Amino acid sequence: MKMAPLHDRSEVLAEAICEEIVQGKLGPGEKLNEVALATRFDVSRGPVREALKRLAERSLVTFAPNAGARVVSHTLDDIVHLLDVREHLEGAAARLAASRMTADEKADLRRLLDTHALAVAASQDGAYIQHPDDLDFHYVIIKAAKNPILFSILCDELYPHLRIFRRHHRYTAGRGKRALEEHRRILVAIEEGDAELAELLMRKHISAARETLRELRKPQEPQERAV
Amino acid sequence: MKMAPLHDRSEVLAEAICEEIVQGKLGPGEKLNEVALATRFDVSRGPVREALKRLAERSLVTFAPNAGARVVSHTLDDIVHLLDVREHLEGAAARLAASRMTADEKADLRRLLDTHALAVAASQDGAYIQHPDDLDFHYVIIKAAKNPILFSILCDELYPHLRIFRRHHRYTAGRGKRALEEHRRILVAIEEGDAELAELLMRKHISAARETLRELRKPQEPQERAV
DNA sequence: GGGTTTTGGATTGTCAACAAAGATTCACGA
DNA sequence: TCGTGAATCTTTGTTGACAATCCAAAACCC
Repeated sequence: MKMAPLHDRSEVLAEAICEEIVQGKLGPGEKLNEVALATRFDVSRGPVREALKRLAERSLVTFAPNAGARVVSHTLDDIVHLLDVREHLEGAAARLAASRMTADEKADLRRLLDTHALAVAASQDGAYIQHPDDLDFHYVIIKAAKNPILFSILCDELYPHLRIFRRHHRYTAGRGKRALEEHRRILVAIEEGDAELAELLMRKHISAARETLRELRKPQEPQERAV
Repeated sequence: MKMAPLHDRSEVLAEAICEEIVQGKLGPGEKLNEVALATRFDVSRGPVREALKRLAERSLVTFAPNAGARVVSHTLDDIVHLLDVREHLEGAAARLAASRMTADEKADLRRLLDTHALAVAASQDGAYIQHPDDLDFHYVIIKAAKNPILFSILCDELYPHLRIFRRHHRYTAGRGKRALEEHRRILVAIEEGDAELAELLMRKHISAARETLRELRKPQEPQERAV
């Protein structure tokens, strides 16, 4: 397939713009002016357009005819759909990781989780989810699955949307310690090489996150998220 | 997210080129000359480049620095990885479809399967897989899952690769009648609204296809697929 | 004659300019 | 005062042209 490390200019640009979107420098629905981006990155409009088309293919920006590109804006339903997909894909990752991780990789993952435990203990409100470290745990497992397609879909396509949403709708029903405990159990299953159980636990883990999010849909009305 | 029906020129171009790749008019590894494509589609190089960048984002073409774009070329391992992902995603689709399909949709699916049964009976060698109708069954289920992200990943991203591979490595270990029977069982599970079973059967169905493919990896050497 | 260098052609990556469509502003009138 | 419409201004979509790079064939040397 391909794995060329960012030799293409439009690819670098796309990555940079994506990063700004994820970090919130470019808010949901915000207009993406081509000349502005071009001058800011010190290139012409050509490469910028190519980068924006790339991002459009990842659904990170949307094009309106003769109105250019805007940053994507998510509804709660979008994210519920996304978590439905993520549940199954990360289940796949956990399953594969359980049967493919080396002893060293397992040790690394355990150490990572230990540092997370300290971090959670340190923070009084037990905030864990939405911390970059939360995604780290999942990231390591996905990488350990050693499936480039799976990695690409989860980390390159889905995660940016999740991070955008987290940033702009500080969700996370404070289920910090709970999440950590679930991670712990997943780790054990992986360490024991129990692929079936690892998948099951991972799915329940993400499913739980989705359901807490889904709860938010009932009380508050359709979403007041504007353009 | 977005669902604008192909108003963008580069999107139309990308779709057209994708179609030619899937249909084999553009073979794996083939060079994609920008001016040639531009003159052929009667546009300038700009939109063509944008379309190619889009396709690169879908891994349908690969860019080499200063050497332009080539049609993707798959190894057998690539497709095994892809089927690993597909197993889980179509499992998700079957699960969701089982709980979301309407009575009408179920009736349509049953009718579709009946026509497939006739087609398989008609062909002496029982060829079914690799027939476009095979994907139709899956396509209907995926659409019935009513999850746009799931649909996009499966139908827009993954299926083209599968179809390319099928065309150029006429695989399919002639498991036609078997596949049809598996489809039948999935249908029943969906009709009964048994989401759990539907997912399980779908996963086994795709898993079986993957394993027959994996068998091919042992006897013949690394793959003689040239550039 | 075989291998190497060089030269020419072709192709990519990038840019600046043009036309069309959209958005904005300002004047005008009810 | 508020809505309406025309004119300007901005931005997009597209095109053609330029420099740099790569590929191939011819010329050259040993």
